[in-house]
Amino acid sequence: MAQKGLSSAHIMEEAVRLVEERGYDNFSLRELAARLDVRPASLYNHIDGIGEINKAVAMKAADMLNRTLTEAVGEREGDEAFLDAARAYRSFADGNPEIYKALIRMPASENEDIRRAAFASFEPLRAVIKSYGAAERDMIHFSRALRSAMHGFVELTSNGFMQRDTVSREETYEVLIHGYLNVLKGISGK
Amino acid sequence: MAQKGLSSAHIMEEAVRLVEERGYDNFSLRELAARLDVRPASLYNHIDGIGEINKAVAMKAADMLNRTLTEAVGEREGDEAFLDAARAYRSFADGNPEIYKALIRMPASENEDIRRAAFASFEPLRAVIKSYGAAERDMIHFSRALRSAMHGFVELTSNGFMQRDTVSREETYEVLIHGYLNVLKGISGK
DNA sequence: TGACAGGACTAACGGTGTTAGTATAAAATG
DNA sequence: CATTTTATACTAACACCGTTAGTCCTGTCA
Repeated sequence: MAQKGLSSAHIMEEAVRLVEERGYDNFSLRELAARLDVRPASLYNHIDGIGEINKAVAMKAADMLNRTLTEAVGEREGDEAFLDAARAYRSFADGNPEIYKALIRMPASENEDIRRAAFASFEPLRAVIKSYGAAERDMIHFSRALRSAMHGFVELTSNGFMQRDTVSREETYEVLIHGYLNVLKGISGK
Repeated sequence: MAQKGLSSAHIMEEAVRLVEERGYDNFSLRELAARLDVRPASLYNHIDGIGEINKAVAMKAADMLNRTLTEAVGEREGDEAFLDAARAYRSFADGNPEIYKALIRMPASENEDIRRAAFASFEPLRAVIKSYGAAERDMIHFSRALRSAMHGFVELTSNGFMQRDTVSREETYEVLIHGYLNVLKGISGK
């Protein structure tokens, strides 16, 4: 029994599925191995350890986010492109909460690949922002602030915060992104 | 050996210290027990399990955040109170990252105590916002958006994101909170 | 055909939270 | 004061976790 067609790519693929299914915090190498019909130790012939899997899932998340934003923007520019991309960001994070978590939790601090991928994942939205023509410094501040707000909103709501008031969270998100759109128009001289 | 003066409160106290010291993700009951000079199993005479500890740490975090914001605001109202509170929020999260993490990670979804405590922790800043006199609905949206942005900024930066551009993150945070202040003035008719 | 290398295996280590059962000291009751 | 009860510590064990060392089989290549 010395061949099962196992490969690093195949492992990562199944890992992504397992993370989303069982949750980022409940993911285990043992369960992953079981799914691949293999003993846990056998995984180590193809990967270095669980850290490599976490990184791969995070990279996959960045790629998925990038595609989501790209598709939301399409060939467009302007307000509707901006708003749709912002909605798509939230929709992606809400629809794939565990994969999204994998991206956020992965400490980019010590990992240039992740840093680059995370930066790149936001690029489609950044392009829309750029097209408004604000000064670069303002654009960077704005883009960081927007990303903060969107991520913060997504994480707080998904963790059950912001539900004490009866006011709809969907409405808050709309107000939030329209607010940012106004600011964007402001810093680019309308 | 049937008495060591152990108590639930004492356990939680040491747990808070241990979480901040070793990190939220590296915290373990066994190490906590060792610190208290007790066998792990003995903890179960005073607590239900690690979940109760996580909750207690989160509650403590909410309380600390509340005190921090209260102190930052003081008896004041207006722009400086707003800005200082927003700065204090970030400073608290940056200075106590693991305790802060405990608050955010604790799923408020299934825990009314946490939901209330988290809501209350933000109250000092909410009071400052209220004093600007905007309509309640607008105020709620604004307060949620601000909280999202502050939390998102803190978490993203602490995880090593937003460091691809050379633009200072401190400056971004200042731009961010001044931006929100402008919006706040806008919705309250200056 | 024989050697080699890759990829699977078993067994084990030290870590985690948790439970069951036991002993003992303190507190409560007669 | 003596006895019973209760509280709190203990040991031992279970089931999980990631990971490593050592082994064996099998497909490939000289």
